[in-house]
Amino acid sequence: MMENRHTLEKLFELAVRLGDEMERGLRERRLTRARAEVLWLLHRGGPQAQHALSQALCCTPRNVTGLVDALETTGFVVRGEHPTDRRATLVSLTEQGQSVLTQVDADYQRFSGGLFANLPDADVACFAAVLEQVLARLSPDTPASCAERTRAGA
Amino acid sequence: MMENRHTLEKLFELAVRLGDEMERGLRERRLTRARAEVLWLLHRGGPQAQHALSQALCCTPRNVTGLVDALETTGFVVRGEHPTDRRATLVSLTEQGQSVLTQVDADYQRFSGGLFANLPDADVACFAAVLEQVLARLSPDTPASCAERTRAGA
DNA sequence: TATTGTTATACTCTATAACTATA
DNA sequence: TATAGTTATAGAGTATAACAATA
Repeated sequence: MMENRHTLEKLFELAVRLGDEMERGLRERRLTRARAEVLWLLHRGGPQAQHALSQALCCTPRNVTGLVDALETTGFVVRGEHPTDRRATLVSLTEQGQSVLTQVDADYQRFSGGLFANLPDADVACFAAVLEQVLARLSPDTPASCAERTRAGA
Repeated sequence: MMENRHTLEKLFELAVRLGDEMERGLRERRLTRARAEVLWLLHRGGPQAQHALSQALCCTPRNVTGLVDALETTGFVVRGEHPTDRRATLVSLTEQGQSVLTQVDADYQRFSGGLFANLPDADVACFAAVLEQVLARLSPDTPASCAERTRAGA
């Protein structure tokens, strides 16, 4: 089907544009997409050890070290002692981290609200339904624990 | 609207999964997304100077130098003399480059065909329509010349 | 004087491997 | 023996700045 190919191309195009849009907002707040993902995980899961972040982000422990280093340097997170495991590091949001996340969240909320504004509800519902179907079709080979890295940092 | 936010998150999730899927195929053929984009441009536009690639990819000339270096090393493209401008380099696909592109194209065709298979035509049409609408809503601030980098390398 | 592509340098994300401290 | 996180090293993509050759 030629139309399917065209639709897939448009889907990629939209994804790239939306990603760029998100990234622009993050950059203003001195964040990157990968670092923002870490903040989201900490926001939703509370203080965590790095290995937990590593699993949620589907990346290597070494990668987490780098991201946490950067976030610590810029003041968004702090490393602390793990209460029960002295090997582990407990990563927590600072007040600044919490604050910037609140702003990013508001941006995201505003953006998603405007994106589908003025479109018929039925169309948006249909769009969302196809989205779910196609996603379900791809899901089997992707571990659920890696779901976090799909939000484009917001 | 909370649902809009959820839909946007799903959209990002789908984009990431599809991108990963595409990238897997590229990696098997010793290509990356960025390099595959260069091959597509050469396929569709014929032999070109690097500054043309730079504009189409929305990246710096330096970046193109790196990509073309890598593609030349791996045998997918060759640098040649520009017929009229001795400052410029003419980048062309090799036979190997042409061949791998044909394979990637076939992958993409097959993949896009399967993605929406068994879904009601009306739903797919509605999906595509919303896609276009949302894209049009974002388009103004993105230069048309940068459209190429949106195909996820395929 | 402007453009084309390069070298030099740097930053970000990512990965593997070897190692230390702890479990 | 296995796990948590580090250092060491590497590769990919991206960027700015300075520079050479050419227009």
